[in-house]
Amino acid sequence: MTTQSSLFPAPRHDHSACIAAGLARAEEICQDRQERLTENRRQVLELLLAEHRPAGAYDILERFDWKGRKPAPVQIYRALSFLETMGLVHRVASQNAYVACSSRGEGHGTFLLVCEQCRMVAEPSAAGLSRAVKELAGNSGFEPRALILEVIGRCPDCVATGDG
Amino acid sequence: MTTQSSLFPAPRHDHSACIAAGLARAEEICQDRQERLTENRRQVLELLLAEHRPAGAYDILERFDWKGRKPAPVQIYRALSFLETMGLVHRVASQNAYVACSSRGEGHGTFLLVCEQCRMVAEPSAAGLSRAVKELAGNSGFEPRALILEVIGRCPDCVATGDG
DNA sequence: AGACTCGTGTAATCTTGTAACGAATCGCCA
DNA sequence: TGGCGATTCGTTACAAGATTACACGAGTCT
Repeated sequence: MTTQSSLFPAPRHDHSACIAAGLARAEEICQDRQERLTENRRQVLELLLAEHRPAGAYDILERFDWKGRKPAPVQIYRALSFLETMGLVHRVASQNAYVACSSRGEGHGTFLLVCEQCRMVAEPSAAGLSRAVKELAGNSGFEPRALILEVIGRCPDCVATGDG
Repeated sequence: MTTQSSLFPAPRHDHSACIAAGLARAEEICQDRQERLTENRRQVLELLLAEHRPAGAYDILERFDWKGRKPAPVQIYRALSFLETMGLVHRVASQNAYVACSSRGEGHGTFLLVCEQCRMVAEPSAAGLSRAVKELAGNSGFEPRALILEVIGRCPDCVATGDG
């Protein structure tokens, strides 16, 4: 096996740093666009940032701590769709789930590597790929607007660890 | 604009030919693999072949004519998952829907062009692309197994026709 | 204050997808 | 041709995912 870019976070890395960075980025983006990162939205994002795995809306709902009570599903969906618009989370179409965006760069399409075993998600920088795909589509007269690209498989750690 | 390959079926083409061809192909594949194309499975496939648009499981259920009665959802799902295994239909992850496979060639990944306007679906031959994507993923140590690639946009006909 | 916009809270409902289990059917072989 | 094992079917019930509708409230312009 040759050199591998570190797309996937190390099995034990400093999550709190990820979360802090993600939240900081969110603040920044919202400020830029004159949008409000309300408590609801912030908490949903935080819950997603806490893992690098996709979580279903109802998973988020479960974990949501709102002065002891749980909010209704619709509140989660509202926050999710806001965050998606801001580019802070991605919908994982193949799993009806959502994952916090880990890529800082702009222009990354939604190109996700989804581990079947541990469900970890990475986002390769795919600006070039996305362009190529859109061109390919465009050659047919198709007018591409959005790209959903998900690769299902096993992440390096799972491959190394075992044979589930 | 330059020459366009005819990925999308002409607005008015001979559907019955598509259906016949699709069913014939299904018979063939099932025979090869020693699988049974039962009445259930056959009818689900036929309903999907009747359009080049994705249909939800419950849409199929609605149209399903089973001696005057309607079967339960689970029957549709069973047929769909069988057909998917045989490579005869694809799941359109972004829409929780299913579409009959129109590509005769082997080795096409799931690379779908989905029109937002008329919902027509085409499958570009993407063997090369699929390889490239998998390599890109593989460089990170990720072990790719399946690829979900969907481009959302507008098909040539919708682009020409108008501005929905 | 009054009008406007955006976000919140709540309830109800709809859509999509599975689990479980026994009955029916098919292919095979003695 | 009768029996056996493996699929497939039919049914019920339920879990999971997502949306609609509507009234309230907090901010912000004028």
